[in-house]
Amino acid sequence: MARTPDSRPTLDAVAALAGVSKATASKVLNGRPGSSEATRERVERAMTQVGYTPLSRERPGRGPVHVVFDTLVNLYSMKVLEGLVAASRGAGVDLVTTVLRVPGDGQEPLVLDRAWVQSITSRGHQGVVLVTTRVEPWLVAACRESGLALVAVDPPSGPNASAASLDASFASIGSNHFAGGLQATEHLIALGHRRIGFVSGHPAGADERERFGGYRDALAAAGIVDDSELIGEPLGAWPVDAAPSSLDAAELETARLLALADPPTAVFATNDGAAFGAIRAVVARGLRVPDDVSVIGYDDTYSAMPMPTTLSTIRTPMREIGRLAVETVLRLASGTAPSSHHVKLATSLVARESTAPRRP
Amino acid sequence: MARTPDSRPTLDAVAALAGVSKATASKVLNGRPGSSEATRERVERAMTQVGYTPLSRERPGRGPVHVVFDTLVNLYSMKVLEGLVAASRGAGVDLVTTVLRVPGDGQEPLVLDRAWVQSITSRGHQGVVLVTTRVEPWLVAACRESGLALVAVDPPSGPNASAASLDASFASIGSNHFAGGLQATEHLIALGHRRIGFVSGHPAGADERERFGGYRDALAAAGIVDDSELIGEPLGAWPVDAAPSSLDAAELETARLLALADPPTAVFATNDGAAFGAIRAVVARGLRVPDDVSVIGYDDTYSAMPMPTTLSTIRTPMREIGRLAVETVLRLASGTAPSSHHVKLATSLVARESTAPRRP
DNA sequence: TCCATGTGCGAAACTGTTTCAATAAGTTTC
DNA sequence: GAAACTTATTGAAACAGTTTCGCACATGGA
Repeated sequence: MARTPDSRPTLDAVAALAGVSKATASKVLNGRPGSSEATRERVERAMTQVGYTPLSRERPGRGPVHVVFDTLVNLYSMKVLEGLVAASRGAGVDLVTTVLRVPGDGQEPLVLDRAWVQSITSRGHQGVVLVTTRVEPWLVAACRESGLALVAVDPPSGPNASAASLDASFASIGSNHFAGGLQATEHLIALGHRRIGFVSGHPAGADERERFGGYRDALAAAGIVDDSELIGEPLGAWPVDAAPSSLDAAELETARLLALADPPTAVFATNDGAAFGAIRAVVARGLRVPDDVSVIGYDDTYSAMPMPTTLSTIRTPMREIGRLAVETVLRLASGTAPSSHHVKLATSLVARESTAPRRP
Repeated sequence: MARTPDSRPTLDAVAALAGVSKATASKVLNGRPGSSEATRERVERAMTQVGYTPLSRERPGRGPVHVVFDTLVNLYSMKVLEGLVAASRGAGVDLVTTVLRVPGDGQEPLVLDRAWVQSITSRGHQGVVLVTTRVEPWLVAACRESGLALVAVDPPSGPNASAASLDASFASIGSNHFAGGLQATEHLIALGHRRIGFVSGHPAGADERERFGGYRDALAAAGIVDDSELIGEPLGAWPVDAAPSSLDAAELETARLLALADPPTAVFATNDGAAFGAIRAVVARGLRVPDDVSVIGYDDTYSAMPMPTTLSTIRTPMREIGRLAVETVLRLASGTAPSSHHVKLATSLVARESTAPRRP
């Protein structure tokens, strides 16, 4: 009865339900010290029960967007961040940036638990963008309950992805890895290559598998029988703790391919780091890129980087992904449904110096 | 008299002075519509007269820290950002990220004018960190007037730097470029090199000049007469619009040095991009790094990058700089003076594969 | 002159935060 | 074992600032 049915639930209503005072409820809401664990829990339960949303988010368009990166230090993150910044400035909202874990930092990593959702909700943030971070179903649920919009950018796709995808307050944005694999391979085929190696570097996740699918599809479409000899070691081959870096693994894989009786004239590496490993292996064998062996990478992670032979690669539209992420999260937060809850943007081929026509 | 002398001025006091109600004052404060121009002016005058500061910033440690990057897409920015993120998480404040200008973006760039200061002040942000962005004296003044803490990270040092440095609400954090230049050169000298080239890449700013100072000092200390032949082209040599990239310029400069009758056995490049250019020039001449020519860079901008020969370089403690920036801005905002208003952190030598003892 | 229309403004209601005194619960002292 | 003393928890009330809503007044037709 402290809550009139026509208006939204207030802190008073929450306090009444929890059997505490408004003051205590406020303290719990903001994580201020000075309340017992039991009380805190009671208040929190009451909050979710009446569906309390802090005033700050009730006023539309005000709160910031919160972005969480898995790691910052790579070109992918930076470019996505650029897109996020551009779009949030355009929309007139602040962009609050976090990273799960700063390498070499004493602090314990950020854990995305219910308390975290609670804390950013209470600070009035409109929504969350998770970049290359696994999205657990319970997190999706927690965000829905708290009325927090959630957008995942290029999440490592796990088996539970489909469970989460049903949620109306959740959306994901990524790129089409299958199409990317297809583009890369078709590019090599168009250059006249027929023996095309596939090198994955060791952490072959779902994305890599999709790219591999594109590779096989392109070969099949061109009428090239795929030769399992040309496919790098499966990732299981290395004991977990002794696993070499993606680059080193790719170097070893490529070295093996080059030692074949009928070696490949081109190599598709599923990421740019692996591509560097492949190039190393080629050079180590006394061959040249792209004269003897063409190498194509994936991600365009190092375009800003000065290097001897610039790398042909598949570019994912990182800035556009960032931009779209903010737009989507704002749309989710404001209640208007986004055009789609699961977007996969198209990749594009960037042909540079590391690929060339097969020598006759 | 609505204002008791012991407590801070409230909206009520402002309203009383302006001869309006609290409600009207609130509307003016937040730029809500529904007041005449005359009233708005009266209230604004009253606000500055009583020195009103919005409550949001009065509560210490609450509001976010606002960071403005010149550009995001380089390792320097990312590492600084990591430090900023880590420190602000440690302090429990949000970090709002912006970039002056996203390349290839339709939007007009962000301009740091008075209106901007006003807008972030009214949003309750505690302070601003400017990364590699020129700090104009009037901006320092505007921030002081608005009670906004301002910290500049590695500002392009201009002639007006000293004017701003007097301000109590301003601090700057950078690294010691002179010492860095010294370290780099001493490292080469310690490896037995005596003919040491200096290559700047074209945009030689004040920082580069300091590094150059360190170079000369190290040579002098070792009793090596510095040979002006070994110093790359001055930056003025290129017409502005046709200027090559730092990398290309460094490549050309280095090529000239190598063509000398008595060529250098080592090259100090003032940034890592230039170092790559230098390496290119060495390779193009059929020589090898580090066997024939040692190359040292500056900034450790590309450490994450896989490459054939890893680059020896001078590392600026970017993460620490970021961390310190947040700590300083919070300290300024809370009123406690930072230990120093102008900090220069020490650089460190990272010896990797691109430098080696001079061949006998 | 009289009524519609609209604008500016403030009283009061509201929301959420902070202060501070009362109370409860545990600890130490004698 | 009781009294004195901490320490933690809590809510009543004071507070800051925002929003609602209706009043007052000007303006402009009829």
